[in-house]
Amino acid sequence: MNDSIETLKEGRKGRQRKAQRTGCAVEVTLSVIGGVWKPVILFHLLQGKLRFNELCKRTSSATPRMMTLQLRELESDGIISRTVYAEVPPRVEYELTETGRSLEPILLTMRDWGSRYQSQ
Amino acid sequence: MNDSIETLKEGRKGRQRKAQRTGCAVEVTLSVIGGVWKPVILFHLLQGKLRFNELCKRTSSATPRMMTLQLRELESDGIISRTVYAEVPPRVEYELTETGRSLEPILLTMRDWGSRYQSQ
DNA sequence: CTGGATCCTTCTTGATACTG
DNA sequence: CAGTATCAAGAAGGATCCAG
Repeated sequence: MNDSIETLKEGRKGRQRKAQRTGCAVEVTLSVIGGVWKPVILFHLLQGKLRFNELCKRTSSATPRMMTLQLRELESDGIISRTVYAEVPPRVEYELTETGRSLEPILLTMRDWGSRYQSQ
Repeated sequence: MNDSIETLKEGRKGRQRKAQRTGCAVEVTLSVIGGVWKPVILFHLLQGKLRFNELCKRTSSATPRMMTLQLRELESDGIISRTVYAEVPPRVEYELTETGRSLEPILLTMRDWGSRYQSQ
């Protein structure tokens, strides 16, 4: 009927695909923030820019490897920006872009729903 | 720092865990609707009850196996209800529960964001 | 500190065939 | 129709070591 899930799955790593001849825009959103890590990362970035290690700690102690992979994808989707400071020791800060901040309603709604669900 | 992602991951199949001593309720939500299939399934169910095969077709031609797995998890989380009609041929209908319908804001916001993102 | 590169194990998913 | 069972392939994730 459509190939949007294929697009979606490839989107989780094989980026750059457009297709989406589906009518279900939900799948588009999932292709960008889908997965278990990204929404959490983005949620923490709502508070402001954060450094790499800080993000690792806040995201349930994600391993550097996973964090790097997720951040790269988010960056290539234009959701976050990456700023490298030429210092010693190195410092890299991640920040939401304009597009990234537009996800705020989704993330906040998810947080609120989670709170309510948790307390039954 | 916390084990919420562990909880979250187990939540994707090993259900029944509470823990969540994190402050990030987003992870709670993700433990329920996380993954690539569930939000799409739920989105389609917003329109009303649907039969098994109908759901398969609408969710990017998901295989029966995947659909069964996802539906079972959603059911055990109290998000959807499953009604079996004693007929020939068999008919099973899935429907959002009260809790499930409370996800509507999230799903609609995701759809809207996807539309906007798609058109840049 | 911020990752890149590998290796290796586990989980997830698809394909296929079969049943009530 | 609405699943279930099984097998095999592939992807995802953890651990570890190394580098600018």
